[in-house]
Amino acid sequence: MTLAEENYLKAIFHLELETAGEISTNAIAERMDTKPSSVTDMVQKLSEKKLLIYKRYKGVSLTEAGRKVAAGVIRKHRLWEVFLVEKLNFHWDEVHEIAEQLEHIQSEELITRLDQFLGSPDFDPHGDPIPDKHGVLKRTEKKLLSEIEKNQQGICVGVKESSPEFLQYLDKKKVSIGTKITVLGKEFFDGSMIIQVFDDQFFISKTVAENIYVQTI
Amino acid sequence: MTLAEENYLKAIFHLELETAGEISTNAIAERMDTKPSSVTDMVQKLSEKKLLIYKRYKGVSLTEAGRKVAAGVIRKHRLWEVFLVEKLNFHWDEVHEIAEQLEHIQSEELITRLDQFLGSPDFDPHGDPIPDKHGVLKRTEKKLLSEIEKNQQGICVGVKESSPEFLQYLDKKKVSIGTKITVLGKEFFDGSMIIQVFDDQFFISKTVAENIYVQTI
DNA sequence: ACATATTTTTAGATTTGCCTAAAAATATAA
DNA sequence: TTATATTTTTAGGCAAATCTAAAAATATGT
Ligand SMILES: [Mn+2]
Ligand SMILES: [Mn+2]
Ligand SMILES: [Mn+2]
Ligand SMILES: [Mn+2]
Repeated sequence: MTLAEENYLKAIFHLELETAGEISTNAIAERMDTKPSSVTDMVQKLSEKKLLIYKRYKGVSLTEAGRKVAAGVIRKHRLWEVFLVEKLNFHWDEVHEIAEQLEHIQSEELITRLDQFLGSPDFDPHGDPIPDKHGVLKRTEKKLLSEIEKNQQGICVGVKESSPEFLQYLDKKKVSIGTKITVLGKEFFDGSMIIQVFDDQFFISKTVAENIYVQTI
Repeated sequence: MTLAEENYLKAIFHLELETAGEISTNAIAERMDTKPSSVTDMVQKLSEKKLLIYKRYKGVSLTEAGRKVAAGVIRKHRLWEVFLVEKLNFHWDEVHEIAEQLEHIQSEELITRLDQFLGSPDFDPHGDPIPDKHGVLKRTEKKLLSEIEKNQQGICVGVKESSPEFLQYLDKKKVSIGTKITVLGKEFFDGSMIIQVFDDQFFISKTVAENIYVQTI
């Protein structure tokens, strides 16, 4: 597997989780910040390697083999993110770029030992689940903060968007994984909310509420 | 810096330590397991980037900039080897291939923190010195076991060759970094030796003796 | 010194992954 | 349903890093 191939499989894997049905060339190109013609080239190659099913003009879907490769890369990415945060004291908004590189290091044994060293974590620093060694990704019950009603409470268990900018915003508001959030008010008109975090009460936009995952309590 | 460029600079750096004078195209090709014509292409590119001095038919020598890049890559390689052995419990004969990949991860901050996490080690698991953050490599006093005379003693401080095969041979003989070695006999004819390691006395060839570094005591 | 051997460079291809521009297929809308 | 817009593919090229084969420069031995 080359670096480029791994990145394509990973992107398609993520798109399949977010999207119903076949994944279009354009969607992949947008996600990967490249041109549709480049995507066509690559999916033809991956199709020959039996990592995905491709029908001209009809989009692609991963085969079991392709899904496994993708899950393996995501497993590595997330384990390295845990390492960077837990062991090297990086902040959660600093690790993604470095993990993008580390996820391509090839060594079964390395990942086995890294996983052990980290205590076989189930989630990465952004609350995303870590696939097991067979590529199985267990889904947990969680909803978006925007779906929570007034006077209900939730524990933050993850973020949908994990750009440094958004994560730094959450820091400023003292929201991190495990933080209790109480919805004090919800504006019907624009979906904005007043929430309480520890002793602070403040306003958040619908956009923010749609990017925080919670478990209701 | 691309991966290929970094590997060329690293190879030339090592060749300069081992060789007097200019480094030939052929020497680089042999070290890198590639063809001389490929080397010519690459050194022309690196020359344009001012990372080395190249004169047609005359060989190359690193500039200060090139030396710094090379030392940086070697620093990363050796720090990662320490990590793999000290933290992930890899054996010293298993880490080189993985470090060959990890040495190309780009992040100043990562190396700063990794170094800290490891307690700023001075040597890697094979006894090789780790360049500091400015690319300075301090040389320590050491000689080859083959240079030691009969009845003298030395502490193993490193290995010249560090292939898995050789390291596994040393393991079998219970020789590792820090091990005391006593030369009980030395054959003038072929340079072979009888040495004592802990309570064992055994024969070693000149080849073996020429690949173990010791400090006399 | 001169022929021969060796080293090094050049010329021309190849592979991977990407691009732009144009053509072909598909979707949408009057 | 036919024209228009959008999506997707094809055609042709480019840059990086490699290769083989041939030419050029340098080294060596008698
Ligand atoms: Mn990430
Ligand atoms: Mn993550
Ligand atoms: Mn090594
Ligand atoms: Mn080493």
